[in-house]
Amino acid sequence: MGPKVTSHDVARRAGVSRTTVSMVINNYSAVTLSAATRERVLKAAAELGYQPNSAGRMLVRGDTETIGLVIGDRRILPFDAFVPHMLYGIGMVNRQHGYHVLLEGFDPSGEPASYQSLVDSRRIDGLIVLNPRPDDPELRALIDRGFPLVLAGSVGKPNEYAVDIAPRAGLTAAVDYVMSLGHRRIGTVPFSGRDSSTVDVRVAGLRTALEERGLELLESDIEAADFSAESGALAAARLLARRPDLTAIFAGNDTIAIGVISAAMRLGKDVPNDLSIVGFDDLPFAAYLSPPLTTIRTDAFQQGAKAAEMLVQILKGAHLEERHLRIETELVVRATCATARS
Amino acid sequence: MGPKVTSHDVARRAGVSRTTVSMVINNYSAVTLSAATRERVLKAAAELGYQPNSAGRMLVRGDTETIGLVIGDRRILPFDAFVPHMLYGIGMVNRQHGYHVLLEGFDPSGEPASYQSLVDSRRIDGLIVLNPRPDDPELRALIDRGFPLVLAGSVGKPNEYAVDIAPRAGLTAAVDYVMSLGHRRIGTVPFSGRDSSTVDVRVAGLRTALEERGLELLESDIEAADFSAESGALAAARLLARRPDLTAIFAGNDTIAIGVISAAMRLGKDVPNDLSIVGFDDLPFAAYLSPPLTTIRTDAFQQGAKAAEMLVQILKGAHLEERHLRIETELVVRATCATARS
DNA sequence: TTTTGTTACTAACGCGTGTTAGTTGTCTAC
DNA sequence: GTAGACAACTAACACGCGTTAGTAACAAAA
Repeated sequence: MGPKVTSHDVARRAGVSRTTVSMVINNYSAVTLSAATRERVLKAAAELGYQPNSAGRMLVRGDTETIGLVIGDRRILPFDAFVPHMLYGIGMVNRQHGYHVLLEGFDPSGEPASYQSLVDSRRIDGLIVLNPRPDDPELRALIDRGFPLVLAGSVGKPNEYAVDIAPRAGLTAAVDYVMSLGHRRIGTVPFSGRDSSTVDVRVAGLRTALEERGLELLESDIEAADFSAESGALAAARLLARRPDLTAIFAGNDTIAIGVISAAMRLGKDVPNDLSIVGFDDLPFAAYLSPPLTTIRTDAFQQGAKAAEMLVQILKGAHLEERHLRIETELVVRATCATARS
Repeated sequence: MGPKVTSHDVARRAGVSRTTVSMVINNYSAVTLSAATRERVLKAAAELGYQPNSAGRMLVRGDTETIGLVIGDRRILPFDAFVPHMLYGIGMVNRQHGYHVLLEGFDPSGEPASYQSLVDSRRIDGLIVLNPRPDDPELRALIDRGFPLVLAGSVGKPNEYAVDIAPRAGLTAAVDYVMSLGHRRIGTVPFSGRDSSTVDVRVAGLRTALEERGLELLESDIEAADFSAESGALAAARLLARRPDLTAIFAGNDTIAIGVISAAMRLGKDVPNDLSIVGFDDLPFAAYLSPPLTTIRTDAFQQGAKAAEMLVQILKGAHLEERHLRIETELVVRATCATARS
């Protein structure tokens, strides 16, 4: 490990004061410096490999150039391939704006992460929360305190900043499509219930779409999974045991859809001829499954990127007229839906 | 945003000096404090919601309680479901030891991330590098400088700390198994070439296993993909166009395997009866694909967790006798391999 | 000559913390 | 009755930085 080099070292080498070094490094404009000194300082800094100490800088400036990223339910990370896309979008945008990303939310206890200490220790300037839980009091308090915070999802507060997925367009298109194939007995395997807001919105959206077309979504039509293919398979097995008459199933996401297809096949049902399946997300692998998955497309990368951009705007002090952004959805027809048998 | 509360505020409220507050907060043992004052300070701190300012603490202590996490090739994040498992393992262990995780490696330019500024700005105490590139000079320099750094993978330096996957056991078992089914013309779709060390090790392992059993792995048997299912499908299509005689294909990972299966089916080949497929990773969804994927199991969570533990040990100043840890692999037989047709 | 202004720089403060060296008061030892 | 030990605390420094207020030199104007 090289010896740590401070602005003092640079100053000595360039034959100027530490103040001058700081001004050169930060392009301080209120004071004029000669081009010669400026160049001398830059040269000395480069030669020594000077990099301003972040702690010193944070202390005096009061910000950290870092945003926190909290994952509401930690289990979602390894099991749902959706998250990495969001991470990617968030990371890209932050990088572009010079922000670092502090990844949190791995509390082994499974408790909702404690944002408070993270915020109060002033380790981050702002926060993005993935899959926020509407009933999380700490989170709601943080929003009310006005801490710069953007939700990827929603907790239903009017003063929240949020980038959410609008499932309506995709769901109504999917319901139209499935019904046009003759299906009338339609069930769903959403992902697990009370933790997250995303769930209820999707189930509610499906229910609305069905009701608008004269169908009901009964409690017996619903069997929740968590995020994994395994849980999707188990939930589908339970659902189909109870309701063998179902001819189409909407899965909560593409990973669950894999499980649902697997369960159907184990029951001797052919997909799509005995059972039609609609996924949600359109992850990159969806087109390559067997059969290729008909699914509702969202854009996780966009959701992450927009959330990050929103947060950056807030941190810059910009006034945002729209506190809520919505990512639209659309139906992608592939091969997991077929004409309903009579 | 609440007013920031400092140790000075706590001191005033408790009627003691700031020094005393600091000592109570940090359980300083070299000086004795009365139980009464200690309690008074703790009470005051709790009432004010005091949380030590991290920048002040970093500055005086010289460490950050943060480790950096760099992803060698950023594209791997959204496309390979392997990474989130590692992230999860890394996050869990770091959390347990009180470390934060700074996620880097999103440079939009696609250039290898610049660790240097991250390290020199003293923003992190240590570093974990995912999918390191053996030809990355900056990385090699950092290792030689003795910066606390653990690779998830390897760059082949004797002084590197690394947690790597040992594909040998799994690959030899898989080759034995596939050959026992009568296959002799075996190809592979590894993931992309020169970027990462993991690749070469896997291809080399496959080659060795084949040669030990009297088979060769020719250049014409190999067609690389990147991380995605799409690229797997494209590569497999190219491979099968050139070598329609192949009866078995080893995929570089499970996601690629999905693409390979898809490509085979589009060519009218039945999996497994016309073409046998072996994946790599055994991601949670592998068992639920159609057909369920025969694959070589690794443990991404373990790899991440071990790497994090190793780094924590190094940061604690512990002497490690083993600089290299290996995650063993094993064959998981499911349904994508069948007896070779004559 | 004095005033005013401009250019090019620097001394010194404060951000909030951990720790060393030191102070004050009380209690024991001979 | 003095010396020494100990308990309980605190003043003051340093960490590395950004920035405000100020200085010195010199030119132009009065």
